[in-house]
Amino acid sequence: MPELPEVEVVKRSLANKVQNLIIKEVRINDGRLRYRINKNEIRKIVGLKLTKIERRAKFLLFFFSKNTIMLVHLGMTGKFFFVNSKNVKHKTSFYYNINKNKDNKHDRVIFFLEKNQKLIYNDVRKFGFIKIFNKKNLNNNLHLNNLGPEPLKKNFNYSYFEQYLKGRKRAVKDILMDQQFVSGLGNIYVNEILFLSKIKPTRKVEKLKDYEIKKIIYSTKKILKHSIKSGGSSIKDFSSSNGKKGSFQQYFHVYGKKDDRCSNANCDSKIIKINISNRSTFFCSKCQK
DNA sequence: AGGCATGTTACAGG
DNA sequence: ACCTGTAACATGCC
Repeated sequence: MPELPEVEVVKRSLANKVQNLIIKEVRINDGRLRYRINKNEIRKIVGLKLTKIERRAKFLLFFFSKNTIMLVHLGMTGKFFFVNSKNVKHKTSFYYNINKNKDNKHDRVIFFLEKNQKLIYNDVRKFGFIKIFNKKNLNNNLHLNNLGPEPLKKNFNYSYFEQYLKGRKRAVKDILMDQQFVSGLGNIYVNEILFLSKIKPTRKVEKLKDYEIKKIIYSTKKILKHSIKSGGSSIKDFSSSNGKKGSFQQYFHVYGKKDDRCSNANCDSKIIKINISNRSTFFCSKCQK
């Protein structure tokens, strides 16, 4: 999925396009997403005004009038297209876009807006979901309830980190991927964060030194900010796109770099790939201890 | 043909 | 009740 930076970029690019527009109609081409979309449920937003879009972790929250909220998770391959009145399509994220013709095939839900504009939810693998809630029910929500702090906020800090690790023996990579510990990180960014922190992903959290914890926090914030500035990462997409394209993938040091030489000067080691909790894990065994 | 892919959650076992 | 690991979901690329 899009991780935090990509979801943030999607949010920002959508915000100025669809803000304050009224939903005219919703068409479901294929509602069999992670959760089957209930037609009556989603039609609740027809006639409502979209007032605001927010991001929490990797979730997008669309706020409508009448205290109605649409919660969207992009899963692994979810993306939005905005189609303007001249029928020009703008991508808002960049995953698994093989070519423009094939893209249409995976348009799962279409939101018709004012002035002949459209917002399209496209999702190849259908791991994403769309749910409608009333604001009242949102503070007791399965998806949002147990999320850890936002990594870019001040409450993701040394004392929180150090406190959370007490009595836990999991690998540091596993902990950073855990949305209950810190929310919004995924496999790509955690690999990159640990490389920048010079910490081996298999290290048990109970053995992390104080300065290493601080280094992880610093690296996390630095990498996420840099990626958001770069428009996020675009991988597996080498075709041109109408919208802006993220470029942070050019700054990857380890993710997907198996057998490449370590990018640190004076290091002649190769990047190794292993598995941690069933996810591909890349690191330099010389630079990361 | 088989392995792999930016994720979450339900479930089983300790 | 908490912690941890595994399987499952769907589709396409290499």
